[in-house]
Amino acid sequence: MAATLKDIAQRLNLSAATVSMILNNKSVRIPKETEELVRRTARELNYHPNRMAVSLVTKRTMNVALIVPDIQNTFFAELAKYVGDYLKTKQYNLILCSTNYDVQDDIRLLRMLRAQMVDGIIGVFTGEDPEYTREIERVLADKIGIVMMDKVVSGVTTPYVGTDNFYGGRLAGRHLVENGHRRIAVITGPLGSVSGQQRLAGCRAALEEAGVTLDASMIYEGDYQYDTGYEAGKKIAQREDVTAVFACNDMMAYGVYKAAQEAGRPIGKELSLVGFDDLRFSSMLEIPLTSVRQPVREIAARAVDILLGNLAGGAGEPADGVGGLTPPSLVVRESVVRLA
Amino acid sequence: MAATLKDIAQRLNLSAATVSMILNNKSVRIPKETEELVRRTARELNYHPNRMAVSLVTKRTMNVALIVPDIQNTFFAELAKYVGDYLKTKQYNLILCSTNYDVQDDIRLLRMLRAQMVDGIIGVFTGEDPEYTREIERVLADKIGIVMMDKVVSGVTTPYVGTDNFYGGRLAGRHLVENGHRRIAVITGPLGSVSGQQRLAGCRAALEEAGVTLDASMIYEGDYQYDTGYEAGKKIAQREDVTAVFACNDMMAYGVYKAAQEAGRPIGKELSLVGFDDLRFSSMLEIPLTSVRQPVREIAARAVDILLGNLAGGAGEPADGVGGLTPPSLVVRESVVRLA
DNA sequence: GAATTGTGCTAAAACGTTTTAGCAACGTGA
DNA sequence: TCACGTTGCTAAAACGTTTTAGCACAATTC
Repeated sequence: MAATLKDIAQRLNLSAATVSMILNNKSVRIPKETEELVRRTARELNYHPNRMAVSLVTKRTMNVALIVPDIQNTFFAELAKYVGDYLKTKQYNLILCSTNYDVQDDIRLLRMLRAQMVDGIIGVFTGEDPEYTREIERVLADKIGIVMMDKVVSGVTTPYVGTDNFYGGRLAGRHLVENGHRRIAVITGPLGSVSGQQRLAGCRAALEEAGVTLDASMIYEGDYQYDTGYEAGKKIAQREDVTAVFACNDMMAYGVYKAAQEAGRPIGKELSLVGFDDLRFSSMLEIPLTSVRQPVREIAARAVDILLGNLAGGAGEPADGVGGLTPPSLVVRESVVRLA
Repeated sequence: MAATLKDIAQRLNLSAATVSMILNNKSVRIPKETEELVRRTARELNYHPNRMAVSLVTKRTMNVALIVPDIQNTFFAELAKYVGDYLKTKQYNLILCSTNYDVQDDIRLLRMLRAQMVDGIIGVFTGEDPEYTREIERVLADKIGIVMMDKVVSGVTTPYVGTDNFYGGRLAGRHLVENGHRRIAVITGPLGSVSGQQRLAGCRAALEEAGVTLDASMIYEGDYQYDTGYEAGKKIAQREDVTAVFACNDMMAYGVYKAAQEAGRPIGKELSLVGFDDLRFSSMLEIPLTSVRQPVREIAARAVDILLGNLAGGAGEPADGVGGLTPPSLVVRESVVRLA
């Protein structure tokens, strides 16, 4: 049904080659008249090049995949949006894949994406797993670029972009300290997650700068999802000594709100809380959440630039290890109470 | 770099045809030994068929595009997730496109997707525009299936799936009435939106069944976003006579929470509130929101089934006009107070 | 021993492009 | 008139598959 190059060529008694070159603005000696004619006919026939055929010969699909653990988490949704928008300006398409925080899913995806349907992959990978390394290396061997985002998988050297988590944690910690808090609990990301550890470390550093030590009993391991925030929140709310909580992401912070309220120590009144991500919802809460805002837009653009840059660079050796960390900022709202 | 059919064939002194047939389980007479050999070699060489080449000859890309107005709205994120998951079980990939509620973007997308890179499109289109009709018809002419979701664009006959909005509105209205409410305000979607009008109509019907009339002063027009909910909420909270609010989506309901609280008439204590969508976040609120739950998962599956069914059916004539409305359900939480 | 059937494969075309090498016709300068 | 350059195009290969038609040989039947 759809018109092909040949259709145009035939109609004008030209060869497909000529038409192709004209339509692709290749610099060849073609008189204006012919060119006009070809363009007009293409428009008339509603011609669109067949992407499959083009890709087959050019070896580029103009597709980029984004792998995120949970598209329902608005942080990743936002990320996806920016990545997609930015990609579009570069004529690339986004193939979005959500994995439900399942490492096996990541690997399965990697495997299937390798089947030459994307030029590059931007991955927010879920965990640490030896299989990652193998699979990622296979993908790289097939000349498909990878940029890791937000989280690092150790053991592979691919460019990485993300937030400066340590700095963000420090921001959170400092804010609490500055408001007079000394007994501060932290709900971390999963133990294996580098980002969570860094946020924790940053917070710890801030406390130490103020002469406060963060002892082990104050640290609760979460998994970045609501439920673990709620559970940790319940335990924390029972500890009379604790006055503030740093949740390593907003989703868990929401759980803390609920737990705190149920325990009769509401956030912003009795207990203080700082989150991380600054999700859209955080400002909508009855007591809006003070949170560390990730520069999502910048990170997205950066990831794309690096990925596409590598692709263009062709050579394929990844821009050595690190794409760079972007510093987050603190958005102060009403969830932290100032102690006398 | 990547191994091709020919590589396998050469290595085993077979023809590409043979290898292809074996790997695709075509029923041909091939002895077990050869088959085993081929499969083993394929695994060893880490063979993956080149999707572009396959698509070029089969005319199927195994990609489906989903167009949504705003991926940051968790309703659409959820939709995307389910569509993607379900598609994956059918070996299809999801290409996600978000348009920022921009009709021109929809049209641009339609145009670009037509370049044979997807087998079908599931679209939550933003508006009404004569250009839609033309563009959609062109897409259909190229044998690319379309299923419209959640919103209808009049004038084209493509299958449609969505929630039974009238029924949902009725559910909300009835719930309020059953809890003794008589003075009920409604915050609608944008005036032009069919879905919003239907939710309102359903609610009105429920009230009338109970002998309550919904007069014009009780109706506030919103746009499905937080801010208009908040604004309407502020006005409503000042009207002493009103005891309950039906917000036509959860996003706006969140605004009402805030407004109500600021006005000293908190939801679930003084004022009652019912939302629509049942976003993930609604159950996380301090006073969890009673909301009409859209059967997102079912809608997603349905859309995919219809799309793929049409594709398989080949003939291409769309399953006449309507794919069907799925009834929503009411999720009762704590935002509605029972009047004496 | 010829005819028939079955087995295990292959050749070749097709899909719709891009790209490289080069050809025919014409014009120009000497 | 010949050599040479320029102009406007084309032929053909290549990309990696799928698919159709059918071939060569072996085994079986009569």
